Amino acid sequence: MNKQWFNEMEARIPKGRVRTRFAPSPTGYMHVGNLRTALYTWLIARHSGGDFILRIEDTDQERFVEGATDVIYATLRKCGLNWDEGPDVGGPVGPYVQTQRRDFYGKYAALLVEQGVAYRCFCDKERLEALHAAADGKNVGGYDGHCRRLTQAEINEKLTAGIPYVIRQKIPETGTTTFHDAVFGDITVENETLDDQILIKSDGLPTYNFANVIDDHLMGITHVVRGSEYLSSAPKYNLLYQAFGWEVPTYIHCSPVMRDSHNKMSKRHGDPSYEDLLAMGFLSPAVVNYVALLGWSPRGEDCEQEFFTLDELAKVFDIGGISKSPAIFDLEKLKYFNANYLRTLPPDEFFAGAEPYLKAAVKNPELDLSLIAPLVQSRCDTWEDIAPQVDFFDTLPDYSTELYIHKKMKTNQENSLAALQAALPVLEALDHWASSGIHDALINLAAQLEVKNGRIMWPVRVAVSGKAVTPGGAVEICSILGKEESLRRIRTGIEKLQK
RNA sequence: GGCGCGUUGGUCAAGCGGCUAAGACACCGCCCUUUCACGGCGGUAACAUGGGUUCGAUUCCCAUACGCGUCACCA
Repeated sequence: MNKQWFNEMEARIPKGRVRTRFAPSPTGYMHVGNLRTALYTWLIARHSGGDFILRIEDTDQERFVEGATDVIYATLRKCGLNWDEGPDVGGPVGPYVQTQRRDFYGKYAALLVEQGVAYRCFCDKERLEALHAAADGKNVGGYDGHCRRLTQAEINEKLTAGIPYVIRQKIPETGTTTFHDAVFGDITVENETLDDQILIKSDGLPTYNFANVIDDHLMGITHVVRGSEYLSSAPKYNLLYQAFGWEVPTYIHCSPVMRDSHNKMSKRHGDPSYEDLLAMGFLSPAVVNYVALLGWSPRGEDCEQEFFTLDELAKVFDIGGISKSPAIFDLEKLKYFNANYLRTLPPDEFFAGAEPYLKAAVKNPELDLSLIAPLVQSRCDTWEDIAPQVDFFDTLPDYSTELYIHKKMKTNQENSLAALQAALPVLEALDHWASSGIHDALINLAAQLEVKNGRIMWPVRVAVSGKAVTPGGAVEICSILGKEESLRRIRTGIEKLQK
C-alpha cells in the first residue's frame, strides 16, 4: 500500500476553521427541505467565518438526471448561498464530484480490508434475496456475514475466477456504539442490530454512507447537516471513523419539512419546489427567511424577531435553536412573510418587480403603470395578486347596480344616482385634472350637500371601477384614469342607475 | 415486526424544576378610514395519557398511545 499517497491526501486538508458542505445528488430539483439543509449548512459556515463547500454526490448512475446540477447552482445563487469551493470553482481538496473521486474510495476501502475492518463479499443477488425472503420482516436484519468467514484461499480462488464482489464493513458482533448528534444528543445502539453495510458496490463506486465519511474527512468538514432519515445509519459511521483514527465531525440531523402531519414535502404530491414558489410570485428573500424558521428559531434576546436578512441570520444562527420535531410547511405564513417583504420594498424596486404583472392586466398604453403600482403595494401577498386587482383600469367591468348599496355609507341606488349627477358637472368643470383638485372638488360637494364624504366617494368609486373593492379610492382612480375616461364611466354609472 | 426518534393552541414556536405557559400566522371583534388593504388595540385557543422522582413538574425517569424514520450493490 502506498503510504505516501495517503499522507499527501491528509496534507491537503485545511485545518483549524469551520468547514461545511452541501452535498446534493443530482437526481431531481431543489425542494424546500433541501433548500433548508443548504441554508443551515451555509449559515453555520458564515456564522464562524468558515468555508462553505459544494459537493455533488453522483454515485448512483441510474438516478442521474441531466441538468439537475444546474438547478442546484441556480437556486443556491438566487438565494445568496455562495460557495467557496465546488465543482465549478475548484478548491484545495478537489475534485468536488464523487464520480471523479472513485479511486480514492477504493484505496481507503482496501486499507480497511487490510486492517480486517472490512471484507470482500462475493454473495450474488440471488443469495441476498433469499436471505431477505427468509428474514421476512422478522427481527433478523440484513446480511448474515457469510463471506466474513471465507478463508484466504477461498478468497483468492474467487478473485482469480473473476467473481464480482462488494466490500462490506465488519461490524463487531457484540457491544454497543454511541453516536452523538448536536440536535438529538447521544444515540446508543446494540452492534448486533447493525448490518454489515456495503462500502464499495460491485461497480467499484462507493455507497453514500462510505463516500460521505471519506469525503467529509478528506475535505476537512467540521459540521455535517443532513436529514434525520440518516440518523439510524449514523452509528456505523463512528466505527468507520474509529477504524481510520479520524476525528468525527459534528453531526446535525434535521427533521423533515412536512406537507401535513403525515407526509414529507415531495414533488410526487405536487408540493412546490423553490423554483415553483418563485413562479408563484414569491420573493426569494421571503422564502429563505420563512424556510429558515421552519425547524429553527432564534433564542435569547432575538427570540421574538422573525424577519431576518441572510446576513442577520448568519449572525444569530446557532445549532442549539434547531428543533427536533418535524415542521409543517404553511403557505399562509409564507404569504405573510412575502406580503411584508413586498410592502417594505423601495417604491422603484416594487415597480420594477410589479411591472410585468401590471402589463399583463393593463394593456392600455395611456395608463401610467407607475402610478398604479403604489396602490397595490400594501395589498399583495404575492406578485400574482396584482392582476385581478387592477384589471378594471383597463376596461370597466359590467357590474350590478347593487354595488351602489352600502349600509355603512348609507348609500343606495337612488342617492347614488343623485351623487353621480351632482359630481359629474363638478368634475367636468375641473380644468386641471389632479388628485388634489379632484379630492377638493368632491369633498366640497359633500359639504355643500351636507352629506358625509362617503355618500359621494362611494358612488364615484363604484362608477369608475365597477367593483366593490379596489386598490385606492375614488380620487386616486379618477386621477389615474384621466378626465375623459373618468367622466365617461360616471356617465355610464348614471345610465345604469336610471334604468 | 426489530431498532431509533419525536409529541406545547389549527400551524410555526419560546420554555431548558417554581411563569397568570412568550411571540408569530390564521381566525374573530374594535379603532383608523371614501371601499379594501396597511397600521393600532383586544380576544378565542396548547403542555398526548398514566405512573414515578421531587417541597414543586411542560421541563427529569419509566410505561402506554399516536406519529415519523430505518432495516437496499438509493441517497
